[in-house]
Amino acid sequence: MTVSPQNLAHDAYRNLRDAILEGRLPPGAPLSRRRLAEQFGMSPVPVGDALTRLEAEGLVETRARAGSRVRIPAPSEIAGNYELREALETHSARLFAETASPAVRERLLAAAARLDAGFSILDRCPYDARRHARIERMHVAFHLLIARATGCSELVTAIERSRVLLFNWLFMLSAELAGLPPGWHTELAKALVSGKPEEAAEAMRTHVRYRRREVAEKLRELARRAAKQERMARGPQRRTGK
Amino acid sequence: MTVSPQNLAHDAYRNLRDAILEGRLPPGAPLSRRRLAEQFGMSPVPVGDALTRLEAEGLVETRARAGSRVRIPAPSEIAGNYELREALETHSARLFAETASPAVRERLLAAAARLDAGFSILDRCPYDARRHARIERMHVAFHLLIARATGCSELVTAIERSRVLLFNWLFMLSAELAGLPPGWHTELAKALVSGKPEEAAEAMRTHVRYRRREVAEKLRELARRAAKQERMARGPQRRTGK
DNA sequence: CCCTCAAAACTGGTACCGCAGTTTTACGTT
DNA sequence: AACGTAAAACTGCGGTACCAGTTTTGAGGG
Repeated sequence: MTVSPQNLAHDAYRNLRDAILEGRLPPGAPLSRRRLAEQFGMSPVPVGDALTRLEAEGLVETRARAGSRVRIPAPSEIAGNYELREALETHSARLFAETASPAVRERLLAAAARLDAGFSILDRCPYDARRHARIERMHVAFHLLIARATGCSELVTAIERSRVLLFNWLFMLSAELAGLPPGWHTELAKALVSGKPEEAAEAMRTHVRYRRREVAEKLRELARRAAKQERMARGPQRRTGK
Repeated sequence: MTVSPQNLAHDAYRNLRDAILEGRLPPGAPLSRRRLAEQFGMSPVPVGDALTRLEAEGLVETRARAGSRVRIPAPSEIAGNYELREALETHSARLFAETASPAVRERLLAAAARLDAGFSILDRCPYDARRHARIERMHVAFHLLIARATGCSELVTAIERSRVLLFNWLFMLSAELAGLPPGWHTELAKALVSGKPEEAAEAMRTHVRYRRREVAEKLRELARRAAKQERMARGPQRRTGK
């Protein structure tokens, strides 16, 4: 689809969003309207519009007359977002178990198998950002396949939004998160396809919480390291900047 | 709160949002940047910024160079939003039952009693928009009290947002919705306070679904009436088919 | 060498203006 | 009166300029 140039603000929005989600603009990265405008070949106005939108979505934060930047979340916010995900995805799983057609159930099993294969490859090879991003897209697609099968588009977008935030915020951790148990998604898919709604929801709850615990540990570790670096950097350094 | 005049765009945002939520700008109402700018005593720029934000939140829709208006949702969107509410509030209830302190549990029971008293008054008196709005605020406060007790602010804002949309969209129906069973919220509160997490979640599910069914019926009725009116108005019209 | 503080270099916020679409109006034809 | 159509009115979009803050810089005093 080369169809989409609705307007400049929309282009800027998409560009910035993609850049943030791909980690090219990590949390804390400065977002100067004028600089971005020059880079995109437009005036600062549509860039500002895009930033307003991204701010409403929680990806960007702006301090009046002191600059915008990619939002840096507190660890508690990440935990809260996992809580949100648990609420949304368990409900999604419940609806899936209640209403999904046989064809969709088949597709879910197939997608789970592919996804698990991808994760196992990820496990055996050294870290590669490109490959990692590709698998992560598969992962998102897997969960959205469940959500879409419920026929409730509001649920889909809510899950997507919550995932977007988590993925962006966890980009820094993604390289060092441990692998998943073999057959992790296949097991989930089986519960969704063949189980009762209650069982499907509980399987999804377990699924979401597994990663959550791991992420929480990593975040604590990261906070410790950051504190230590802060202490060390107090002494000698002067920031010369880009 | 007369405290927060951060900037003009923020003022415009608050003004418009309040006007929409109070029904002064009903779904479909035109929102001209220039007209609103004059009304607010500012230039069209901050108004546009406010509209961008409201659009991101789903309250406003904009057709390029053809005007913005308060968003008119399809019935399916309202149904989808109830699905979202079910996901969020059942989880909220579950967390409440797991973690709420005794003091908060007491407060919830008290709030439920007050709320039920309010609804019973609403039932016995003729419709009054002001009184109705006051009770509705109490209702929102009751549900947010549950959410806040979970300690997860992300859950609170998600519920708030979902409620905002529903309340706005259902404003047209609110006058003619039937009353609730006596002790409706007290019963829910009891389940949350004394029940197991599973029971709390199920009680909330029943609670959300009850109103949902009623609203769905009203919406079907409304759609029938709208279709009839449309047929009658078809005569002198032409089809340009954008 | 470190600290102080004012000036310079940036920042987002807003006004004003013109552009290119869309919608409404109004007029001329049948 | 009913239709088609052209013009007028109005719309959101975007560019440029300016303002009032914030942050960074850099020179001078200790």
